Parts: sequence; structure tokens; C-alpha cells
Amino acid sequence: MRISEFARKAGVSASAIRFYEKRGLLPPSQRQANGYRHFDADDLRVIRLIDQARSLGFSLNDVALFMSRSVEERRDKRRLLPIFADKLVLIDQHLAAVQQQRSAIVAFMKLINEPEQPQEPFAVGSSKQSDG
Amino acid sequence: MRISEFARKAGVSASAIRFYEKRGLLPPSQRQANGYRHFDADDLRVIRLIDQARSLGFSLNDVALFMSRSVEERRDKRRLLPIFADKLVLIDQHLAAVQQQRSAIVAFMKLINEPEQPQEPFAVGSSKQSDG
DNA sequence: ATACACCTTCGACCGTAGTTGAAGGTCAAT
DNA sequence: ATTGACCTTCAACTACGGTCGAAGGTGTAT
Repeated sequence: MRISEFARKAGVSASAIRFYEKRGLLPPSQRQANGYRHFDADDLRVIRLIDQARSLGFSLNDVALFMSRSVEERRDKRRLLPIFADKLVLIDQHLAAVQQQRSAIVAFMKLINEPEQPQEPFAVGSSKQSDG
Repeated sequence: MRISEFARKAGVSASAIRFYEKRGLLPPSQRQANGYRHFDADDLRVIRLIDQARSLGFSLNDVALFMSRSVEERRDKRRLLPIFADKLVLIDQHLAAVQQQRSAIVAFMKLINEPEQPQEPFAVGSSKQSDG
């Protein structure tokens, strides 16, 4: 099938497919004589794999690194353990930071509703964070 | 004081200060005769305010909107309640999404350690997310 | 006078995850 | 032959939160 049909079936845009290929998440597509990309059901499974990895919070770069490995290497699930372990650490750090924000906000809302002490506008410990 | 000393005291870079001013988080600085920006202790408090809001997860845009209000309006803490409430909703949505990722990863690590069923590489429900 | 540290503005750049548009090629139908 | 739908590449744009460098002005010390 050609790129539009493939993209529709994969649930992503055609430009995203081209972008994924350029970024190395997809191997260089097969081409027809006219230069058009050609996809089959196996390619569809690759997209779903990418989609699943993305839904676990992996970046396109992470996925590209993983996909650049050989099929045999990818098939050995135990090799994923350290990757997942690292991801888990990052996620937990992120969760801790965001939960900290959450309780600071809740504390503030309470403080505003009980106007007794002098309050600083957003006053809660200051700390640089780049969780973007 | 001039911008470098101010930036050092504020714990941010001089270019960040200029950037904040350009983005409307800081009012246009006072200038000396030579065109140099001049800052005093009050300006330092404004930076700390920005810093605190940022540590609660507010974007520069959020902060700029807040700072563009009059001092009187900013002083009325009750006006912050709906802003905080909205932020809380966003944070909770974000937390739910990330916690979902976390449990999917944990589930996977378990599955890999107990190799009984045939496993899909990253197989867990697919859902688009853009929590970058 | 000249070196040096500081200041100014402006525009370009980083990474992230794509989208959008321009300029052009292909193919079937009319 | 021309329309229309599709395809190709490449470059530029989006939002975020700044950083960096260039080109030039200022101020003080030697």
C-alpha cells in the first residue's frame, strides 16, 4: 500500500511516517519504480511497536536507538530490562517533582481560604526545575 | 545594581533577566543615563515571585499573564484560587498519565522476568500522549 | 591610548515532535 | 490536454525556555 493508506491504518499522519523514517525509527522504505514508498503489514507492526514505546514515555530518540538494533537483539526481551529500569528512575523523579508541585498548590489554596497569617503570593520553597 | 550583580543575587543568568523582561514577566527596567538597566531590592522580590510560580509548574506565559495585572489585583489572593484550581486539574491529569506509564513499565519488567507467555516487545495499550 | 570588564540589541541556535507549504513528479480519468 | 489525487523532497514554522555570539557603546585603570 502507499503512504496515505498506510498512515491511516497506522493511525498517524503521512508526514509523521516520513519524519519517523528520517529519524531512523523506521528503516528506509521500499520504493516502487516511480519512487513512491511501499508498505506492507509488517511495517504496520513496526509502527505499532513505536506507538507502544511512545505510550510508555520513551522519546523518538530512545525509540530510534532501540529500532536501530538488529531484529535478533530486539527479540531478546531481557536486554530491555536496564532500559526500563532507567526509565523507571526518571519517571519516579518526575513524579516526585510534580507531586511536590501539587502539594504546594494545595497548601496554597488552603492558606488562601483561611486568611490568618500574612501570605507571600506564591510563597513555597524555590527550586529550579526543568521538567518540560 | 547592574544586571550581572542582580542576576547573580537572583540566581538566574543576565540573559534570562533580559528574556523575562522581553516576555513581560518583568516590567521594563529602569535605565541609567547610559542606557544600562538598574535594579533594586524590590526587583529582586519580583524575581523570587517568578521563581516561586515557576516551581509550582506555571509556564513563563502563565507568569507573564499574572504579572501583567496591577499590583492591587495581584495582592488579592482570592483571585488566584481559580488559577490554582485549573493548574491542579492539569497536574492531576498529567500525574495520572505518567502513573499509567509507570505501571505499564513495571508490568513489563515483571513479564520479562517470568518468561512464560509470548510477549509483544513493548506491548501495552496504545494511546497518543504529548506530555513532553 | 588602550586594555578590560561590563553593558546594549538583535538574530540565530538547542532539543522535542512533528506540521505546513512550496515546487515538482506520477498516474488515471475525462 | 488537463484536471485531480496522490506522491516526492526540502525548508520553514509552531511552542517552550532560554543560551550564545556578533557588533557596538560605556566606564575605569594603567
